[in-house]
Amino acid sequence: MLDDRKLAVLRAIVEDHVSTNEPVGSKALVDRHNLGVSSATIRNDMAVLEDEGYITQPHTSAGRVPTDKGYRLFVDRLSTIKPLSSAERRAIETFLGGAYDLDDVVGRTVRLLAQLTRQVAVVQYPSLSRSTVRHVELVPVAENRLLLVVITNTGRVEQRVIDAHGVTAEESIGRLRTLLNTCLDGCGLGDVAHAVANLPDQLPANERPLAAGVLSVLLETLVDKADEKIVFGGAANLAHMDFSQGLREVLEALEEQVVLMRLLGEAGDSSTVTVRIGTENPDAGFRSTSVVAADYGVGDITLARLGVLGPTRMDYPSTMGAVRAVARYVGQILAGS
Amino acid sequence: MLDDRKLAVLRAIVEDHVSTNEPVGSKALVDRHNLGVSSATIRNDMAVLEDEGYITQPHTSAGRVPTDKGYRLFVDRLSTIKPLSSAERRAIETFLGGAYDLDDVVGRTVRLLAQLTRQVAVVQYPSLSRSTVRHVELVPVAENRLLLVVITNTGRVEQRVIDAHGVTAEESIGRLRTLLNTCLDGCGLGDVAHAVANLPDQLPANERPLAAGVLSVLLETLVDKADEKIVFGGAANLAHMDFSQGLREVLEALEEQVVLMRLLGEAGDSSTVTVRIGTENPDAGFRSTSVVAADYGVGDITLARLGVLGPTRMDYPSTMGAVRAVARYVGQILAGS
DNA sequence: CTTGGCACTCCAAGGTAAGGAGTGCCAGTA
DNA sequence: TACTGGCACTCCTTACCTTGGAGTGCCAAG
Repeated sequence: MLDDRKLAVLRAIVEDHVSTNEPVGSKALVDRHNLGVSSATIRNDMAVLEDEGYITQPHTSAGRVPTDKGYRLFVDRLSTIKPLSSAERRAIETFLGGAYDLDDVVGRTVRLLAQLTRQVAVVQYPSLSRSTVRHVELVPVAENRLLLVVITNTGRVEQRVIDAHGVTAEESIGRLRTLLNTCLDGCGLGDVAHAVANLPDQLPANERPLAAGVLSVLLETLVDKADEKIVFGGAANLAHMDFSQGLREVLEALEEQVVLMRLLGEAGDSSTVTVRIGTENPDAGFRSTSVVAADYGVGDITLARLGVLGPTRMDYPSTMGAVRAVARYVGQILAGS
Repeated sequence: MLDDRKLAVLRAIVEDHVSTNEPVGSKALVDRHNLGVSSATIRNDMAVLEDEGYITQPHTSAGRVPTDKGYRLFVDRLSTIKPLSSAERRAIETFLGGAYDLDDVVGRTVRLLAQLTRQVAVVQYPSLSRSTVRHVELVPVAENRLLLVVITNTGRVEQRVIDAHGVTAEESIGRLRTLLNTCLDGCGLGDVAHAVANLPDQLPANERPLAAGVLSVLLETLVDKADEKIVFGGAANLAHMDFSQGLREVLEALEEQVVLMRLLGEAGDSSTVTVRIGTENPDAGFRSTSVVAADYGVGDITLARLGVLGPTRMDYPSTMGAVRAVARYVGQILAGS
């Protein structure tokens, strides 16, 4: 159906439209790319491409613009991921290398991705469900209140205030703390419920209400927040994307954790870069944006995802390169700390 | 210079302009407010107000718009803070009441303020320099790495990865942990440097490098991050404010912690609501925005600030009411946890 | 000091015209 | 069969002009 030249034409249309942000016509096309044929021939090809749904014209007698289907074909078959320049690689390395805790790593990653791609960056915190418990701490913070702190192997720290159920003796708290740590050390967070199942039995009766309270909060925290933590940055870049409608809607959606999660998509089917184009996105409101995302992790273990949100009209090869590179470096950084 | 009627005219102009977002003319003024005089008289008053610099006209033969100076006079002398409705109060209470840790309190506060005022909300985390140490934890997280966690009385948790300097014996780490906690428990964060000054002397010589390393990171963390943590929300509300120029600039600035800090201003001269109008702001780029801010804290102790950013053309009485109310409730919530 | 009247200014909105980029189609050619 | 040049046509974009209306400043009179 589509011979090589037609594919070349589609590629040229995508590239030109991305760089000029205007519908591209047959004449401009032959001028800028040496296709070896005349504009009339190109016009015929374009008519076919339009029939097949890869391009469209905003109005009669205007140039053509790629459709979502056209971008999809471009990404799948007509382009390759563009590696970053070595200067960019060095920049990433030094910038991320300076981080000193998980919040800092994530914060820097967001800014880095946003700056590198000039788009909106989204980074998910390492998923709790794939982490293991490193340490549990129980600290009295006020009359009748305890602070429960869970530290994971990825450096993530979860905290929560708990009612002390009247048990305030340092000794009791210490006992519970020790018990928690023996039960949970190195335990996968998905297995916590199982690991602590009969923990209260090992305590004196009067301390069991406290233990039960702590455990219920613990489980609740791990379930509630399992994948919830996610941040974005580079919203300023939304301004220079010309959103025909609803910059407001996009900004609103970005502030909803749930929407962000859905946007990044499920942690990867494969270890490569994922692209979701326009209407392929689950949420209405993102119908005119694309998401380029990738998993990151240490070694074989996938920890979470990160990605970039931009207009469908984006430079996919470069964006995919940046996302892939940053995902790799983040993994390295996390492995090293 | 300005008699009562001229002040009433200024007040009317501000109110009308805020609600209509258009220059207000003498005729519209006498129609909507019963000032008891004719439009010609109002015109004379307006001419005087313009000479004095309280109002201005976008172009000859258009209505008048308040200047920064005009808004300033309005805020200082022509309006009173408008209390929230009891429904709004209840909403705040239930919404903030559901929070379970400090991150959650701050997050909810930001969303609440943004929604209540339909503007951009900014909330600073409780200042470290005014907090006291509740607990220090030292946990091995990897070969040769320690995680230092500091928990303050306001529920804030700071964490940082540290090089273990070759000392990995659980016993040594335990000793250092205990020592840190005895030295620092209840200690104001400003006094930490003093409190730990001769701590290494109480340890065996071979553990002193570790102690020194931990202490330097500890001090660095407390100094670096002392007042740094600050978040904003409700950026979507920027969309419906008509920014003549530079929505991009504003968004960029909002993502810079330092700028946000400067924007909120110094923690309060007085315990009331502060208003910074247009050019009164230190940063260029915020020349057409106003900031309404207030301190919050528990009891007499000011912990930090929160506030709202919007166009100079804003409903000051309501905004000030919302900011004041939220600041008070946040204080109460923090006191209770 | 206030008021009605009046001439003037200038923006905003709507309509028209010119220019131009791009298309589809067709007949001719290799 | 595939490609090409030519041509008429479409329709957006931009600029320009016109008109209507809101608002002002000034003045003379109450």
